[in-house]
Amino acid sequence: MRHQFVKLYQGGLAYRGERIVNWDVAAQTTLSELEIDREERKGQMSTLRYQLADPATPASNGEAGEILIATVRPETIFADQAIAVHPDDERFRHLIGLQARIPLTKRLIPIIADEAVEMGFGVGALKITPAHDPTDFEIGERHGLARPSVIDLNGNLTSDLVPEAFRGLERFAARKAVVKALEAEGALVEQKDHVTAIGISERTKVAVEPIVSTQWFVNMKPLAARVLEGLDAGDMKLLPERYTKVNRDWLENIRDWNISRQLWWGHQIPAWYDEEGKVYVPSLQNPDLDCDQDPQYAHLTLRRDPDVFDTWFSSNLWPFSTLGWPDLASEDFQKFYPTQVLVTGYDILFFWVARMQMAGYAQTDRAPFERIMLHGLYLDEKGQKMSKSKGNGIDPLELFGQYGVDASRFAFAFLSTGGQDIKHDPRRYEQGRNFANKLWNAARFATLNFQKADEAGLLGESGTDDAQMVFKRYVHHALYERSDDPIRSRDALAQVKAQPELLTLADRWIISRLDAVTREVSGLLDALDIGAAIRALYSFTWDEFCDWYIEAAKPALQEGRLGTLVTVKAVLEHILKLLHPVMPFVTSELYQSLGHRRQLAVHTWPEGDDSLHDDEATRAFETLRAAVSAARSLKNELGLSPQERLNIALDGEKAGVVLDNRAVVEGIARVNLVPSLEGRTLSAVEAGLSVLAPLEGTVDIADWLGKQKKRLTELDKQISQAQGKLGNAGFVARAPAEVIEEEQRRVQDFSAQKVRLEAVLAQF
RNA sequence: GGGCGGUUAGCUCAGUGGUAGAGCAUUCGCUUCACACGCGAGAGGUCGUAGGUUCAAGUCCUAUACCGCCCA
Repeated sequence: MRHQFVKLYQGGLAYRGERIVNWDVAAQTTLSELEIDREERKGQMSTLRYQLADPATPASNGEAGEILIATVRPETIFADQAIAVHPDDERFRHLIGLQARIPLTKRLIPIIADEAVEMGFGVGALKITPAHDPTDFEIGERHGLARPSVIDLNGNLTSDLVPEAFRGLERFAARKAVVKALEAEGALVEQKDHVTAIGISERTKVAVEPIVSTQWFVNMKPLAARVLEGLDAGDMKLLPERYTKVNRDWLENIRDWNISRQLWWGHQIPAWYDEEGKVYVPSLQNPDLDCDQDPQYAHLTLRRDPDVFDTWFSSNLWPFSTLGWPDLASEDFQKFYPTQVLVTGYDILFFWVARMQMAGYAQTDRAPFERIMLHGLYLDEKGQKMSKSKGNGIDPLELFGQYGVDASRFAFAFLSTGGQDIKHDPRRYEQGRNFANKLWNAARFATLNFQKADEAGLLGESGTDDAQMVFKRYVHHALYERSDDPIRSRDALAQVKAQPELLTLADRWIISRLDAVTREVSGLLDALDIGAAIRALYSFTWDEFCDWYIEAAKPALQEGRLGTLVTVKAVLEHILKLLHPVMPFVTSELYQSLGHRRQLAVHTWPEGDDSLHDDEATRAFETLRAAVSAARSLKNELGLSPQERLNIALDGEKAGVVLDNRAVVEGIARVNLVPSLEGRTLSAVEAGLSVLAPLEGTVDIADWLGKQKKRLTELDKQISQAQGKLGNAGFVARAPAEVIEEEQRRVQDFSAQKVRLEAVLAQF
């Protein structure tokens, strides 16, 4: 911080000067623009009558010999230095350069013209009080006006300019007293309600008082310009991209930064003053040497500035002060700077991010980071910002206690999308908790099956010539804690995939899906889309791995099939690795329970492997899923309980695939596949497949027929829609070939379904 | 005044120009040998409104209404 300040000061970018600053009368300190909230408050706008020096002057916005001005702060009239009008305002043109008298004290002030005056505001003319308003301060600077103050640091009226009756009055009490006096004198023309945006101290909630004071500032324009160049050059990318404009706009309209604070805590400013008030700051060569210890100043009596730095003046050093700066040759700095990604909420884009950008270039001549990911704010259940004063905060520790840390992390991640704010929703934590539980139970299922296989002697190590020994060891490893894996799960997958005779269709399917999901998740994380990544993992783990794969694997596991044991272990371990960043605790625990001692966090991240791809298995398994769903649906229709077995028959061109894997379908859906059925049948019609069931049990035929007719209408609609597209010359000419083929496929598929459905309905 | 985001199922929200999705809630069935924090089968949206672009729009463009945020 010292180095930063010295470098800025010696480079002419930090300076001490008299400026208008925001004063917090409660905290007794200055505030930066960012520490102030704007609030709309009801107040009064007063129109005041100022007498012109020459009573014969023609009328402008009032009677002859007077000018009316509008103000929301009548108590500051004693510090007035001018009346300002817009140079183009016809009403006042003849008054520019003349003089008017402040009411009550009758002091003369000039009438000036300045573009900053809004012609439409109030009565067109404003009193200019440079010491008590930032805009007035600027106008005063342009016109060389003095800036006497009439309000002290406690917010009370003070100064010889103020009539004795008002001296010492608190600013808001003074306002009332002055208005009363103005009214008595006939200087108050009118007072009407007016809503003004006023500055409120974020911390003390007190109205900020603009005062003129000598403070330390940083000249921001050159620093901001360097960042803008960097943004142009693409040194830093913001995510979401729309914040780039916000970032730029702020930098382009930046004002000098008041960095000195009158607080007891904080880093004291390394500046000293001699008895004449001259400033001494350490040299660039030896920034750590206090000036009052510096032999070259031994002849002087130096006093250190009691003020401290604004807290962000240290925070902005974070990207490099953590890496060895100011030693730019340090190992950490060389290796890690610029950092790859900064993750933070968009609400501190100006406070922190922009200042790190400026400090980065100023101190290291480089951008501090490559990517800036701005996430949304976590809001309460009603969508309001959490704040101490509102008392609507949510204690994360309570949530952790209630749902678990992993469940909470899951909730944050699942809800995060593109920098959108997040509304608190306990249901998302329940979802996370349930998911952790699901994962736990899936792992338990796996371990139980490994144990069963071991007990059945399937994992025995006798016969070292066994070509499958490596797979046996791989599964066996899950049952005992060892320091290293005999084989990594990614290698196990690749090797077992190379021996298709070991695998079932379900195994090949889940391995192929795992590969696709691994790539998808890696890509999403690279793009910093954590929400999409966790959503993909959630649905893969629950809907595909647990609901379909584990169920489909049960028959093979009953048989003690080695390839399936390997697949279960390897896929589960992969899932644990992919989930680990979001749910570190449960995944670590489960990973260790599978025989690993090494921390999951230090494992390599799973990568895609083309050899795991299996489109044929994917398509075939989709057919099995359709068959199972259709069979279950029929059982529901027939009012059968899940454990009652139903005889079903198949129809359609994909029936063969189902028959090849009949154990899976019969096991999951609890049905018996029979070659054909006697008598009338119900059917569930799917793409390429119909599942037929005998008409028995408690089925409501009318209800079923109604549904099927609706389905038939739906099929007709789909067919005619697709045919309509194919009959459209524009579509055929311009749509991509895949899309056209897809429509053709749909026509065929729906037509085939229609034929099969009609055949079944013909029985009734 | 300027800028940004949002508006999709009852609720909270995803959605990449090509057949609208999730969790919860809801209806029906199930203690099926990992899990009732569970399993299965359902029901439920003309994607704020009005135009436009396109073979094709929840998605792109314009306007507009409402909600919210930032800056002045």
